[in-house]
Amino acid sequence: MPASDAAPTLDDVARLADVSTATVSRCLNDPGKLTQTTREKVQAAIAELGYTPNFAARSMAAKRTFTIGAIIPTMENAIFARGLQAFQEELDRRGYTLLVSSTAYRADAEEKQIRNLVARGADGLLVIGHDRDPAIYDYLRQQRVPVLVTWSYDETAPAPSIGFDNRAAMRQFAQNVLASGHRRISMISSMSEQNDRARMRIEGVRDAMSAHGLDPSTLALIEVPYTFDDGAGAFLKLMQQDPKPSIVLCGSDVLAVGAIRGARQLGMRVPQDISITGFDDIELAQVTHPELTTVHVPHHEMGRLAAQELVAMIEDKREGISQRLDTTIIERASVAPCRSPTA
Amino acid sequence: MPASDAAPTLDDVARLADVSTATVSRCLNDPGKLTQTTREKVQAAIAELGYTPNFAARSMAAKRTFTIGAIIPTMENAIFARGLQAFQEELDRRGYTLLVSSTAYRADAEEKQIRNLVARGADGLLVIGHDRDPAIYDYLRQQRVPVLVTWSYDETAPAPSIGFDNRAAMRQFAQNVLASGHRRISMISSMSEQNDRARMRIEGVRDAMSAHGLDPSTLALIEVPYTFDDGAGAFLKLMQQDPKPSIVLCGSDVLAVGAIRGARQLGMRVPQDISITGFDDIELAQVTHPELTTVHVPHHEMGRLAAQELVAMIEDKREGISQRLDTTIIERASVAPCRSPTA
DNA sequence: TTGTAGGCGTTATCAG
DNA sequence: CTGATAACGCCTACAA
Repeated sequence: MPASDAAPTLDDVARLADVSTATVSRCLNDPGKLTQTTREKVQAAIAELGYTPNFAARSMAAKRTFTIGAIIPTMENAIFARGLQAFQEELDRRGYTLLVSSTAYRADAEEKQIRNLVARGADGLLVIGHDRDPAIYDYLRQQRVPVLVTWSYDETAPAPSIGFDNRAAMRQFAQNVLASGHRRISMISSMSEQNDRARMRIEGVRDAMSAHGLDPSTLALIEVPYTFDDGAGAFLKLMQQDPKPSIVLCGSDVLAVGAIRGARQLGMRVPQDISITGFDDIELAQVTHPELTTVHVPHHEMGRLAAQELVAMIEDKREGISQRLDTTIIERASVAPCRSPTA
Repeated sequence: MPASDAAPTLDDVARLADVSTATVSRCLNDPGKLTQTTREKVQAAIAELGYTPNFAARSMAAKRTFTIGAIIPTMENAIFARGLQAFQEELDRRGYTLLVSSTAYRADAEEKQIRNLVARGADGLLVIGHDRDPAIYDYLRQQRVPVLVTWSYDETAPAPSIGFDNRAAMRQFAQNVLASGHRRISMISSMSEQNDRARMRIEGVRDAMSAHGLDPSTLALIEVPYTFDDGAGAFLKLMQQDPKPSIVLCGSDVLAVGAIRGARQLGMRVPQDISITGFDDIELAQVTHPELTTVHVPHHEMGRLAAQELVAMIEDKREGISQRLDTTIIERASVAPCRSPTA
């Protein structure tokens, strides 16, 4: 068979199969509408030519792309990987394909990515957390592209969300810690500006402190970006304070693992000399030594449900319905009860 | 301003600015060709309408998308993240945007993704390693889509590559290990089928054994997928063999970290009771305990150079030029010299 | 069940 | 420097 000079088109297939382009199109999108004979004829032609539909043309004509965009803060660590994987699998099952882009936690980058994804015809968008310029939500509404928020749950927010209550999760976790005797509490968080997850987790710790009669404003808090190194650096800084903390609550497992490394650098034993906790419960939490006491997030379920909901919003043309998932506390080996609770 | 009912088009902008659509198009793609007056008029209209060009229409007319696709085996761990980040940054600088998709190390998934990316009009493709059905290369050639291979270097392969010599890197590493007295060598590798990096690393170890007068067929080798758990499981299995190995060479850092966890489960100390090594030198290698002795891969440079070369292939319409990068051995704390070299 | 034909939003060629 | 206008490849009423 002579290799044609360019990519074959619907026309080529139609000619080879001796049918109209409409028939070929139907064979692709709604095969049930064809006689078995013609269907087979067309399929044979498609196979012979190695035809693949041109995406741009298709989405232009149909005004549908069957692709969904997801904008995440980073792919540098595994935090979002697991959930995204589940999201992707569910999407696949429903005939959608996923486009991911990451923002390095920068709000302006996010806006750019959102516009880009919309211009590319994404049928729907998944974003992380609620915090962003309200104008973005207006834009999306005007463009009629549905958005779903994940990793956060907030009924009062402008967009529907499938996630968990970061504040409550962290509050409960911190209460446990306080109950085990710790009083000199400190925290390493991701940058909380434009990041409701980080902010809510901090608030959760403060809530717990208040509940235990501690002044929440005394919380020793350091905000850093999101790498191991950031966690280690913050830990070192925290250990320079005078009454050293007895526990360091970290806003994420990645930061916590960094903190553990920091402790090792200082020759401190975890948890004997200092307790350290994480958040997210990614795989890493179990390979680090000691294994991390952390808050488990239902990554997989969150991703799957988000996919289902977003597809429903698109196909049924309806508003999204928020859903709140539960987190659980996972006690492993990085926390010890505090023996000398006084500062 | 009344919110229009749908996304504004070139036509809307043209009408508002009182020029032709051609002029608006030029204003977007080659502003230098316009009078300052008209340019400003058009830009004002664009701003007022909040106009964003429709991607499908644009790529259909221009037969160019300024997007590049990358297909990687997994985003579940950080192995490809760093290089991809650099790839993306360089692409950005040159006005291209990146589309990533992952295959979970499955060859059939890869083929599907490649076709998908081509159908979406990717101007070029980045793939990992050389191993794949030759028909794919034919398809890509026929579609006139340039491909560049990375993470592997092989001049004789059907596609140009910017990477390193996995076999030589591992050979040299293993020779070091042998020189330090180890004889009972074992290895945990990723599945080597359809994965030249894994295969070449195994061969590298065998090369080194031969060079030291050892029978390469005696290498205790276990192939597993790519997660921490896989590494841990393989380690456990390896330790059941009778003369226990004195060192476990892992095909990746992730596997090595899993192996370290396996050792801990067995109450073995690393490196006193057993040495363990990695490959890739991802961040993880420095947060694990003990820190991992491993092979450093120039992730960042590889990504950057790959972007440059791929863009050059696209814009200059020329064949790709392969480039071989160097790896280096990083000695950290997970290896101890062997005191009882005899089996 | 199948074919005809118009249109989707841009770019690019060619005049003016 | 600017304006018509013909593609680009496919979908989808509408008609037969």
